[in-house]
Amino acid sequence: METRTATVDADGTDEVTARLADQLLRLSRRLHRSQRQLLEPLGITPAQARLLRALAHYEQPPRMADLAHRLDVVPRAVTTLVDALEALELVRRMPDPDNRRSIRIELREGGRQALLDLRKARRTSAAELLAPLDEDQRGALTALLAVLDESSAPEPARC
Amino acid sequence: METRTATVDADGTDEVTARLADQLLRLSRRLHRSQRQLLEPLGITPAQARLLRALAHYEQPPRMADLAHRLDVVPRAVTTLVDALEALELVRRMPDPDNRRSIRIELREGGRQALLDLRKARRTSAAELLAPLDEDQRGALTALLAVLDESSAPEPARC
DNA sequence: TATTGTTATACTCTATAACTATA
DNA sequence: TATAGTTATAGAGTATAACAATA
Repeated sequence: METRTATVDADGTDEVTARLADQLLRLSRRLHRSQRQLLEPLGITPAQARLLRALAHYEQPPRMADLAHRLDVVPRAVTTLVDALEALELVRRMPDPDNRRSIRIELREGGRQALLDLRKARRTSAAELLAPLDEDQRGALTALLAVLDESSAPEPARC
Repeated sequence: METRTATVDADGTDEVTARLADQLLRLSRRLHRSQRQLLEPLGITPAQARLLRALAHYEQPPRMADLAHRLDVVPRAVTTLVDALEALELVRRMPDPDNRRSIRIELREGGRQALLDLRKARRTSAAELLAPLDEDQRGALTALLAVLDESSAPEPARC
């Protein structure tokens, strides 16, 4: 039993954080794989699905830079994703009337439909992963992760 | 064998799980990036670091298949990682005396040293990510994630 | 000069499938 | 035939850097 009162300066407690890192990465790998498999029949990848979901959160069609910021990736990464989604006719690039440098990304009808299928697949994979937790535990986990998320949240993200 | 007690069938609770999925993926992305940056000066990638850490948990040098199982990837993925680590002289492929089909992966002296640096970098990135949580919260999070981990744990993982 | 998005390029991680060599 | 690891190949995801167009 380590009788430590310090938090992050001693090795003992650091082990907790290191372990957390491992756990998070392992879980995310499983989640990612599960999602990929469930999304495959829909013809879209997890990252594309993520962009699609992000898109649904905006009142106004966002710019590429908005999406990059929100998805926490570099703008270049968004280009590829939008390319794919546009080819699938799920989204559309629209010129920004106010700023000709900008492009607004619009959700098309097919995109909305895809989102419905998506959510179903998403729930399936998440539910599968989280099956071992009861409702209270899920709530607790969400709350804890929310703290971490908020600490880096680019925007409040109205749902 | 569907003996569920009304946890995953209603939409309301599903939203929680879906959100959890998002949170996990976002966190893992941040963690991954942070690790990559911290590991860069050491010349190894996150996946290589992970293999190295896994290696340290074995009493006997494990086989490729053992590592694949433990890391939860296909054997082919391990090949590439071991290739890189071997080139860095951090690990060594050794013939298995009992089974000539098998290869044992041995941690070399440089590997042990790298592990020390690794752990330091790891703690830094994890501590950074988890800074918003106090000690109790970290404990709670670890416990929750442990439940999820165990539900899929390939081996008990003697530390 | 700063911003917005893109082209060009490269690398990590991981997967499937087919092959080799054992067993 | 089944197992252990590999070669071969592919694709998702993301990054940096250089560039064009616009502000």
